Amino acid sequence: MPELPEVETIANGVNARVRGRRITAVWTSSKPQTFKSPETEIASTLTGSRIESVRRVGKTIVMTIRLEPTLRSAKDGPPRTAEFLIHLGMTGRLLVCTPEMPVAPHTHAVLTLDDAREVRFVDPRRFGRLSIHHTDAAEESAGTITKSGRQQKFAGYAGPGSEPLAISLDDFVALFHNRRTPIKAALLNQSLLHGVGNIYADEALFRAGIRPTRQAARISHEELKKLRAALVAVLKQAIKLGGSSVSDYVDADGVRGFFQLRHKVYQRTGEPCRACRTPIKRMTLAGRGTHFCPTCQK
DNA sequence: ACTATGTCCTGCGAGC
DNA sequence: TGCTCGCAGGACATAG
Repeated sequence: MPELPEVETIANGVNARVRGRRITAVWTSSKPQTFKSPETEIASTLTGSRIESVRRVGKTIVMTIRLEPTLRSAKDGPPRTAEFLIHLGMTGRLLVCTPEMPVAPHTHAVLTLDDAREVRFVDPRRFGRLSIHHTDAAEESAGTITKSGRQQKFAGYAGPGSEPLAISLDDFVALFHNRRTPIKAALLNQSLLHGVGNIYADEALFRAGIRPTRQAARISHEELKKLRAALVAVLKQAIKLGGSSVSDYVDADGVRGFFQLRHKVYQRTGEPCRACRTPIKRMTLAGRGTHFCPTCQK
């Protein structure tokens, strides 16, 4: 399932391949749940626009596009850009293809580029979502929340959470203050941290030596320090290896990642712990399969 | 304000 | 061998 490292890999790959290209045509399937914005809006906004950049925010791929001049409204200042948001859900793929490549089943959107290549969104399980985010001043300022007296800013689509690769230790520790939920559930909560999913939550907790069931508020400062370091390390290493291909994840060129070979607990139920040989245990926590070493994780 | 649980969706693998 | 059935999970809705 695409989490931060997988989404980062895909966004970087797509960016390198299509940045600067113009979108000449847009096709969408008619699977309504895939489209958070109306299909007609997505098609009309993207058609004729130029791709400025593709990047990752949390688990979302953000394609910034410069709008076709004819679509700009003359009166209240031209909206220069918009953002095409692609959330891959469980099984979503974003592929840069040449036109002769066969169109995969469950293809829900195809953006044709001015050099005839295509950006295709494929998603068998349809947990993915496509939408247009209009970047106007009103929405920029709307992303303000008050939390324990402090104000925090965030982009309208990004939500209130922090990027795990950018957050300071103090802010990281503060996320779990007074939180009675299990630490793993807190790690998965996107309004606390962006981009951590089931694989990297399990892997980071193993590397930090912390049981996934421990109540977040009861984890010591020292352990949280270890957890942050473990999370950063595991995410960075996974990005370096092109992500984890556990179900059907592939990058923008359809190439699999390699981090699954480095998993220490995820989907290793019954196999010996790489540190102490104790069989890895599996349980359900927060509705998710959860893997841990009963010896190494306290 | 938090927290927990159900729902969506299809492919795949376990089990008979 | 061929079939059925349960499981996989990110985000959101809803309930407590």
